[in-house]
Amino acid sequence: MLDIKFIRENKDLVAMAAKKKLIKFDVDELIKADDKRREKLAAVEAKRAEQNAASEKIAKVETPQERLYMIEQMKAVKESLQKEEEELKEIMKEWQGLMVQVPNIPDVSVPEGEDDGANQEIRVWGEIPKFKFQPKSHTELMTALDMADFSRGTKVAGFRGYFLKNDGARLAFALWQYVLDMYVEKGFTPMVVPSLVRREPFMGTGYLPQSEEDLYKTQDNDYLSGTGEVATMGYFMDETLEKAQLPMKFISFSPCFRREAGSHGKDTQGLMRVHEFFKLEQVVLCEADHATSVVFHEELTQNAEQMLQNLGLPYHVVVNCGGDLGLGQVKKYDIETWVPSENKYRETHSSSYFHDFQTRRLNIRYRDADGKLKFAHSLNNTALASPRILIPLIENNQNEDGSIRIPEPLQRYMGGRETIFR
RNA sequence: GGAGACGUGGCUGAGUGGUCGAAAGCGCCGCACUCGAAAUGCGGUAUCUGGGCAACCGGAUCAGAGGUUCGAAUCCUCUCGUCUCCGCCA
Repeated sequence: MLDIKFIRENKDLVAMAAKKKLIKFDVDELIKADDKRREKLAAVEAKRAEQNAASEKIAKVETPQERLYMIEQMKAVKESLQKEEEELKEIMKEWQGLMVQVPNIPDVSVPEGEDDGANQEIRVWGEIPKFKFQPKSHTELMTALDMADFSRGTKVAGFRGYFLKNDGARLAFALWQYVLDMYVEKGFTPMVVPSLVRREPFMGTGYLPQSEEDLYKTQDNDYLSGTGEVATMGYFMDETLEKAQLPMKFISFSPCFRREAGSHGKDTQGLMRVHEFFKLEQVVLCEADHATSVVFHEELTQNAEQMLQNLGLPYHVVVNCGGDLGLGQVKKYDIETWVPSENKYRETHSSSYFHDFQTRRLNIRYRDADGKLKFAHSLNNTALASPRILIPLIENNQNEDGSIRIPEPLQRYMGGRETIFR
């Protein structure tokens, strides 16, 4: 959400933002609704002032006759006030409905473009492995080594279901442990956060109302979160922080659930796109300053890159184009890791910053040095999404005989072994 | 799942229909006293919002949403949350 004052003063900027993000949004409609809101609010407040003044008088009046007379008079005022309040309520509803659709302004450095095809590569790391044999897919490799079971996965859990077994399961735990350790060392606060989350944090983070169809909903009207970001941001909802507490960095672990409603035909095999997975997510709250946000954005991206480098996985970083940005994102980098069986990079991390878009919706403020309350800035990036990360990890480290080299940092979590083989 | 109690400012806690944005205490800030500190005394200490250069004036907020009333922290309904007892349970 943006400040309505800001929107009024920068309506061209907001219109451009919507255009760049390919989001259908009519600023003029909002301004009109806001004009109506302001006018009605002023009228209602004037009436309330009248009523308050009269009530005060009634309380002081001595004679019962006078009292009854004044009460009789106020009944008329009350009636017209109620009518106006009713109208105001309607106007507010329309206004709020529009306000939650206002896109955040993308950074000038965000390239124009419709979809991920227009994302621009900004960095490449690592050598793409040249196999002297036809590299196998992670599905083949893992099935052959009994690290995963996809047919029983679908038998039990339905479409996109999977089991991790044996070294597949161990490798997942090794990665969680390794990555958690790495972030704790960097000063991140580790958390295990809820996935079953109420509506408000989803509204606050910007997943609702826009992406309702991508979320699982329970019979109690809670939702299953697709990322630990939702609960982690919700943690400080409606709270006022001290400036000295900032920045705060969290590494949040949670199961993640995604309906993948809009991607039925895509990645139907294997671990690429599953309904249920686990994620360690980096979340940062920092002071309300663009330059600070930018510094942390680079830092969060760097953290993820460092992990990939330590594991020896080739990747590149792309800056996402306007059309590939979410409603609240100012700028986003995707890190895509090399997947040999597809002969291309696939997204494993997504790093973005929001300025105060989320914190305004969530009402997360802090007291600045001058005593003023400000909405904090928020950022997040994947630290590790598992099992998706197993795809590049396994495929890039495969040997001709179908065995898998275990990257050095993970070996201590895998019983000191260097290789997974039959 | 059943029965009951409760939700007030940074904290403790008073307030059961009108002068209550809210007593008192604690905390915090300023001033006085002091060489300094403690103690003491005096004063100040919520947020959002509309108008105004400002002083200031108006509106809203006592978990949240509705309702009754000329008037609600106070009465009624629902929701959320906390606590106690019983039941169930990894």
